[in-house]
Amino acid sequence: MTLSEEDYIKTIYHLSDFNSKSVATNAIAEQMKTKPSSVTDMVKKLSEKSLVNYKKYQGVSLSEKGRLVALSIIRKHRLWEVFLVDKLNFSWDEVHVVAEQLEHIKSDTLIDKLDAHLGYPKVDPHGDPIPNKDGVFTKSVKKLISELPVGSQGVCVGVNDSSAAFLKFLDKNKIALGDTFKILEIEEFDGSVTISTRSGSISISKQIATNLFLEIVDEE
Amino acid sequence: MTLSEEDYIKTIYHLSDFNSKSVATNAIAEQMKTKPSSVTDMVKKLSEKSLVNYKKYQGVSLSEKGRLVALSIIRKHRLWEVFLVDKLNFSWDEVHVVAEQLEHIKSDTLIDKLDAHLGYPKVDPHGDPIPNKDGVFTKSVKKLISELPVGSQGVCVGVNDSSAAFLKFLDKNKIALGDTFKILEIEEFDGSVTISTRSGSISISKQIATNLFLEIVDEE
DNA sequence: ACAATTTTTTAGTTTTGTCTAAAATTTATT
DNA sequence: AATAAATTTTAGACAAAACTAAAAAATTGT
Repeated sequence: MTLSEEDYIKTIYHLSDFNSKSVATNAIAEQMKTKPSSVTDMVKKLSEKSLVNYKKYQGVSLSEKGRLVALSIIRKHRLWEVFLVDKLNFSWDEVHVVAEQLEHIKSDTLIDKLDAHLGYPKVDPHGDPIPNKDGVFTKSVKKLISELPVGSQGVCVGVNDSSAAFLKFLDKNKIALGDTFKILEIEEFDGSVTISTRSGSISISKQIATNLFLEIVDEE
Repeated sequence: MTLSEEDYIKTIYHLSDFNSKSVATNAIAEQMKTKPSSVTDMVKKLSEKSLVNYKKYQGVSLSEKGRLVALSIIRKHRLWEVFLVDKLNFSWDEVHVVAEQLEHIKSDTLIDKLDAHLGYPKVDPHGDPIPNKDGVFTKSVKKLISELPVGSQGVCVGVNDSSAAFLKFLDKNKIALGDTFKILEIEEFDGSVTISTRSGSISISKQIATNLFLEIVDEE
């Protein structure tokens, strides 16, 4: 597989909503910052290799073979992201560009050993699940803390309110994107939530809880 | 710089004996398993970018700019080799192919952080020196243990005698390629040498000492 | 239903890096 | 020094992956 082919497969996978839904030529072109005609050419090539199902004017979908290729690239991407953050102290938001290059390195042994070195992580620094060698992975959902039951655990991936005041509050309480939180207790009386962080547990008001998104990985 | 350009620069550097000596078109073609005509084409391109000095029929040499590019690729290659051996438990002889891919990843930050993570190593697992960010590096020489004075230190990189009996002896004494040894004492009487290894110090006969090569890095 | 618009494909080029075959230059031999 | 041999370059072509412009098919609006 060439680098370019891998990028197409990955894009088709993402646009098809992690599914085998049919994707439009134009959508691929826009996503990859290329022209629709280039997409048609490549899609024909991928179809020859039976990585995608393609009928003229009807869009493309990944074949099972293509889906497995996509998952193997995503596995590599996410493992490298964990490496960059956990081992090299990259910050949460710097890793994507570098991982986009590293994901194309071809060596099964390398990925196996990297996985072991990282302690077989289940999710990447953004909270997204890491597929295993066979392409099996747990789906994840993005939910507000206020929508979650006691015991849930996830990675903080976003805010609803991005006012300076709110961000200041997060900073003061050592809450940062990429941190993992667990919901310990929900107070019936005022809806405040106690969550555990790396630096101990804190209580946040209902208002805060309705402004913080966690990425939750379903249990297997 | 494209992947292919980087490979040419690296090959020219190696063929010019880590120097700026002029290299023949045919030699490059043979090394890169390509045709002389392809080499001529690429060399013209590198000359346009003033990475090499080139005059028709007179061979190529790296310019100062080209030499720095070569050293930066070698730096990356060797740092990744250290990573693969020290952190991922690759064996000494498996790392080259993977490092050939990793050396092309483009990110200065990545290499800085990798260097720090590895503890700023001076040599790779083969005993070859790692250039610093500015392309400065210590030259290394390959010598028999019997040729070295007390106090020398180096990485075991080869054997003279590859008989089964000799290899068995090495195995029994836990001497492996890639290990670092220091010469502690040389016995005047019989020329036997005491060396320190990871698992303690051992004494080896003169005969053994004339069959083991160490890669020695000059002191700065 | 049919014209207008949008989407997708085709046809013909371009660029990068390679190749083959032939020409030019250098090196070696006698 | 002249010719043979080896090396290197040129010229022309090709495959991959992109592009532009134009044609074809599908979708939308009335």
